[in-house]
Amino acid sequence: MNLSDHSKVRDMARKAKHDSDDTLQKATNLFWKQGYHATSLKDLEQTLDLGPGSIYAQFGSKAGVFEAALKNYADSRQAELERHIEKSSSVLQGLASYAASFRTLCDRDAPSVSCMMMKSVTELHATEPALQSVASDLLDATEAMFTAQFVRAKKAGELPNYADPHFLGAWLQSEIMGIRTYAQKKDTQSTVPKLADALAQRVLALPTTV
Amino acid sequence: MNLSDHSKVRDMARKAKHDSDDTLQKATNLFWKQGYHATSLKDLEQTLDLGPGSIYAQFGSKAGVFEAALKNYADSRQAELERHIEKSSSVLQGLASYAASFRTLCDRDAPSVSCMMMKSVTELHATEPALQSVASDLLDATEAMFTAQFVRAKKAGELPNYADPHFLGAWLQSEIMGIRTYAQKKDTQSTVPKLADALAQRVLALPTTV
DNA sequence: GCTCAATTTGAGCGCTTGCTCAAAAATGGA
DNA sequence: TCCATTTTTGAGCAAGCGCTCAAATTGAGC
Repeated sequence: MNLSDHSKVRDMARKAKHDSDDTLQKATNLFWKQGYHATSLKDLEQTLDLGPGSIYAQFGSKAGVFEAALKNYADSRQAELERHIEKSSSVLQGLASYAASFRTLCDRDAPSVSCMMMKSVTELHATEPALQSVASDLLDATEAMFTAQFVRAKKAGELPNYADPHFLGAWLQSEIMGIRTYAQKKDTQSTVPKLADALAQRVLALPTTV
Repeated sequence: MNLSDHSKVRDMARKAKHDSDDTLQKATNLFWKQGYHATSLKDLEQTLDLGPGSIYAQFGSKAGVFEAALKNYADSRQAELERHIEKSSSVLQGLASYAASFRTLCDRDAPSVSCMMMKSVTELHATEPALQSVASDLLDATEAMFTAQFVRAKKAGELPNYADPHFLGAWLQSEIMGIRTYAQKKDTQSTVPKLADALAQRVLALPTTV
């Protein structure tokens, strides 16, 4: 059983021109940058270098591409958080390191300074409830990862007994959302690092201020 | 000189069918709810009860309607902040009262739980730079109001000398953005009030923690 | 080299988009 | 009453939308 075989394919008649991971990543970056409504199928065709037929064969609809892209995005974000946790000696230090990583938000050349899940949950609230729900669930999964870390911190004695991991998870997610939205304004390169540092400091100070 | 006369009109030949303040408010609510790209001119025609010709005579373009709506929205938000400041005995208490007002974010039946300026600055970043810039400037004006209040608080001795009003203004705006974005997720009615309370507490604690 | 299923292609469908403009309707002032 | 002026109307344009599907293209297995 190969890691990357397409198990349903019995006779490989023609291998896909485009690696499908690469296609999904391109779609993710485009939707992340432009949002759902501002991205047309023509945009997708050009970016993915694929005809409309191929796109519909793979994803079924524009909404289908978007949903796959959202999940792909959420996966990489969760992997990123795990990296910060793993390389840190204590739980709170891992979370603080993650918070501090938003110092560089304005310098990165990512498709958007904001988070794709955040953007989607806001953009699609009134017009695309099904997709909005997917984005909301993925954000909840991310919040659950924060919460799980605060539970670990409590068990490790890094936080007092009365600390509420669920509240802290929600709080941390809200703080990060705030910084990322603030960073969408013009000329925030000098302020955003200060906000990220302040957040990292507050995470480290939780043992005495929670 | 009447407060509400249209000074350029010499001979009033036919009075506008629709009060133009009401029209603008309807447009604001629609764009606030749905965003720029998801709102079509047909939507506007139906909501404003106006033909396309009337809309173009008043606003020039869809972008023109949106810009007017944004400015109208920013005006009411700033008036709201001023109300909280005026009715409070101290500056920090006014800001804390404003922060605490987001407790009820999920209960209100506003067009969106999020802020129209925030939504716009995020949605339009890649696709409509001119409108994004307008939204960014309006957010900066709001931040400047926060900063001005922190300056007042310093002068009134509510904050220590080393407090940085510019940072605090940015920080408060970022905090509010975080709560409002978090509130866009499903089922956050129980958490949002806690986040708003915690923010209000932190504002009141600034004298000793800044 | 042929077979044949998987994949790609792209013309084009019905519909919607943002927008225009000439004609109609409305009303204060003469 | 009728003029002058403004506002409303709405048919309709060119372009773009999401999407379909029959035909062409590809390449691994025989």
